[in-house]
Amino acid sequence: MNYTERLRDNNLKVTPQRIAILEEIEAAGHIDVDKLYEVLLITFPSISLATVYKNVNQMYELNVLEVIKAPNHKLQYEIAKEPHIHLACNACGSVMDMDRCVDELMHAAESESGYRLNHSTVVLDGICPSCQAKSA
Amino acid sequence: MNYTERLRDNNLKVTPQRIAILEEIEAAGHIDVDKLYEVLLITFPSISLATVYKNVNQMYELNVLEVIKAPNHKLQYEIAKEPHIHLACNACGSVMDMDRCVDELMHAAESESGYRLNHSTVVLDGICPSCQAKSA
DNA sequence: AACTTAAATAATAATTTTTATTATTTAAAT
DNA sequence: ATTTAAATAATAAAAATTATTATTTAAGTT
Repeated sequence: MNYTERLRDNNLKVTPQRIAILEEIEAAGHIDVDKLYEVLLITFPSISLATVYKNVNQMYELNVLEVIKAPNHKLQYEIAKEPHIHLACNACGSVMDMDRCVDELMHAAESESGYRLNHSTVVLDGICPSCQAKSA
Repeated sequence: MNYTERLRDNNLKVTPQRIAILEEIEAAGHIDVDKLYEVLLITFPSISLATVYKNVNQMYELNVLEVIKAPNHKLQYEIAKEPHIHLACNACGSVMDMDRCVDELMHAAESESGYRLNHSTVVLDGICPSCQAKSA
């Protein structure tokens, strides 16, 4: 994944802050704004929270980032990739990806509804295997 | 839909405010907290915004309400019913339900991941038929 | 390599959204 | 009717988000 290129493609200037934002989101997999701000502060002690919000929203609008709302969680951001499914654990709060195609679903929905769809958000939630083990 | 019963089943006292909250959400289909507060003010000029938040969150925890996060929209609440799919229009902001089963998807996800799933949030977004017509 | 310019950042401040606190009121059981 | 636990209204407080503006910087141009 080349962040520089990705930013250029979207007519965003390549700044160290933006590179770091993308790197941290990639490293975390899924992360919310304040946690992202926290880790960015380590390398950029003077970074502003407003900068984080502004960039995250901007990249979201440009489809560089995706947002997921899981029950009882804050909004989580991730690097945009192929449409896929999110599994969220209501016990530990973790979110994992499942690389399963949702195209059939979208196509079926399009033909039934007349909508022209271009985007999907699928979050399935319950208890993850490791939390199941703990409570057993 | 009997709201009195639904509240009793969840050990919530049946208050006029709660009935009204459920009625307004049902009437709207999907609504966010501040819009809900606005309409409630008409019949309850002294209702508190905190009351609306408290009840909505409470009912959400008890699975009486569902919440949906569509791109570029605030959190939308609806009366909980069978798991189904939400279609959101990015032009006019409307949200509609599609009564299509997501059980197969959940079962497939369960067996592939080991999660024990009990809940789904599916939002597909794009342009609705009437907005397509407008821009044509 | 210096120059220019539009855009990004930091530092606030302001706004909006959400939650907590407490006195008063009310649903519902006795 | 009386009692009691819970709900509400009215704040206040906290948390999350957005706006404003002076300063800095990326990146194109000479």
